[in-house]
Amino acid sequence: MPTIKDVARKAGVSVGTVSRVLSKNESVKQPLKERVLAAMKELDYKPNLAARALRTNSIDVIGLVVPDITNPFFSQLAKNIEMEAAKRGHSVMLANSHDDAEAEQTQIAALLDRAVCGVIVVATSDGGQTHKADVPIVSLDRRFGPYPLVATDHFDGSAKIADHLVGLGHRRIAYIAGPQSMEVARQRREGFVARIKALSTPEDPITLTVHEGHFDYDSGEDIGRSILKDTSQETRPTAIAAASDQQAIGVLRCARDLKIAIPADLSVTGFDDIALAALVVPRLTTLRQPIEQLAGSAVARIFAGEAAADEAIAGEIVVRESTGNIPNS
Amino acid sequence: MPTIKDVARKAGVSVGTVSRVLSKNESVKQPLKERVLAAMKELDYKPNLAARALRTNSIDVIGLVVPDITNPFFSQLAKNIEMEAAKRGHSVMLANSHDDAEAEQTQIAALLDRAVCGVIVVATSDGGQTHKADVPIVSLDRRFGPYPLVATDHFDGSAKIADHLVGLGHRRIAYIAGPQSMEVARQRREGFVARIKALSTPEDPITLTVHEGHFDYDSGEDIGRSILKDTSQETRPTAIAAASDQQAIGVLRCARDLKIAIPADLSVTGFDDIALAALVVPRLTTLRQPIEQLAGSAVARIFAGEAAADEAIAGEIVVRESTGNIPNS
DNA sequence: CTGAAAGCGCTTACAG
DNA sequence: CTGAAAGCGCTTACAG
Repeated sequence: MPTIKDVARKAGVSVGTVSRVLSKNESVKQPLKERVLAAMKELDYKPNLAARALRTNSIDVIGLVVPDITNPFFSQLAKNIEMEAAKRGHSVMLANSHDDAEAEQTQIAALLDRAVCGVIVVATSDGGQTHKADVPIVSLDRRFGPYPLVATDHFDGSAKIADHLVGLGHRRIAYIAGPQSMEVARQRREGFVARIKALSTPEDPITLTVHEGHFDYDSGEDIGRSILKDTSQETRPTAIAAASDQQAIGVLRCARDLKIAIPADLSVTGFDDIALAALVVPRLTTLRQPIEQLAGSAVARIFAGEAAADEAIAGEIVVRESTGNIPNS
Repeated sequence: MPTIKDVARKAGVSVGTVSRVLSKNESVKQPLKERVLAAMKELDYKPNLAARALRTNSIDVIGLVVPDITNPFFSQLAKNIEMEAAKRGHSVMLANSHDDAEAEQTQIAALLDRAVCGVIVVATSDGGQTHKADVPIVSLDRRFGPYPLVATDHFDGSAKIADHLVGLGHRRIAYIAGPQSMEVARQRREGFVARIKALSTPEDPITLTVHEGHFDYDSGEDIGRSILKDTSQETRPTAIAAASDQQAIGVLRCARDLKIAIPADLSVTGFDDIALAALVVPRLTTLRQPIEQLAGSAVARIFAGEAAADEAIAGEIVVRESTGNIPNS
């Protein structure tokens, strides 16, 4: 492997000059610059990144720690972060915390040891220690320690779902919430409840029941079943809004078991817009999280280098087949 | 950040000695060693990895390039590779090739530039250039260039599926293959066809039709529809084996549309055992790829440091609800 | 077994 | 605008 010295010799300049054309910003005069560039090309020179890292104490690598890369939402995030990073010539180092706060600490520390230029963490849970790092750390999707959070505007997203359902004529609605120990679950619920309250009037009241569960399929199926065991069309909810697509898909399953037609007899909504949402039968109406923007903003913050305020990015409702007008009764 | 020098001073030894206890292998006498260890702990010393990398020209990082981390199979692989690497104190640098051979080249080169200690590549397609690297490169799942391949034994896996179906009494079987330009698709088809041929006898003949498609949902749905448009129970296949779970799930969809009961009227099998396979209704019988072993073997090869032969790891059939005895007729 | 010293390949004040 | 030189924090022959 040729070094900067070889290039300098071949171009007949000093290594300092070569280094300066490498970093572009310095003003090396045109003729010299060209000689250097030519020498680099001829030698097929590639800078030794480790040497550069030693000097500058930072490498063109962004650290990313997610609870589980196998979760489709996180892998989407990872993909977009990797693309954003690549655009700027950076790589990403990936770590899984396996939903374990301790492992999360270890992983972040390991990343920091490697002198990454910043780390993006999707926290295992709300909380998280402070790290003594002189590079930016940003929380994505789920708040981590004292670091600024980039996330979907869950409150607003849920409100959009509420608008959609009420607009369709639904007046008896059930909401399946996520675990209220999680900030995101609380925000989604609060956004939904608040909008329903605002829309409900004495002349045209809306009945809302809230059921807390986990974010997964089974939880949706179980809670859905308990909601739908009321077989009276007169009193049973005409719409179920779930705090996650997985829950909503669980509801779809149990509705099928119960021979309840969707959306004819019941409207169902999710939240996230995972890939499966568009594949399931019927296709799920949901709120799409703005993954590209989330990734873009998180990466931008790493490059901005300085802490900034939290950012809530609005999602978009995508209306598919699982919602429809209130059943005639 | 304290450096090795600070530790040396505090322990009253030379930096060489500190370095030697750091690398463990050298024989530093017990009393000295303890003083050094104590000094390191007291100072909360952490080695500067960039400096080490500069000297040794390699870092404790494995490069991984996948076509698309969003693909559940690849994300499973990534997760397991990351875990294996972590066990040995290594991190992984992740890159997506976006199914583009050129991007793949670029990504591998970038990883190599970063002096990773090896790279694992899940190729975009068969083919792939040779890289001039002095670290191990191994192909995983899909063959990349001249590098040794670690993959599921697709041939054997398909044969297991064939055994299962024939054992259930099926004698009219359709096979949906993947694109025959891909080695894995060919192996799966060949394994299936060969076993069926071996099992078919003049007294008890098996009819097999093969249909080539892509590996995705839509392809499965389309081909399934064309197979099942023959509505005669007498001549229509009683089982469809697909070369991927996605195809099989597509078949499930179209069977539902066509009001064909599974497994009462038709058995369906997939290949891969993606998470969705266990979620779909009815749950899919499929061949589970040995992801942990694949990841483990790939990582082990990086550490072994030397090229080795290809390795085919046997998968395991997982029987669920989508297969059953041949319909009585 | 331990120390002194060279050197990995860069970047960056400091001169000129 | 360019060069000479110091130094980033390690590792590793080389002596002793």
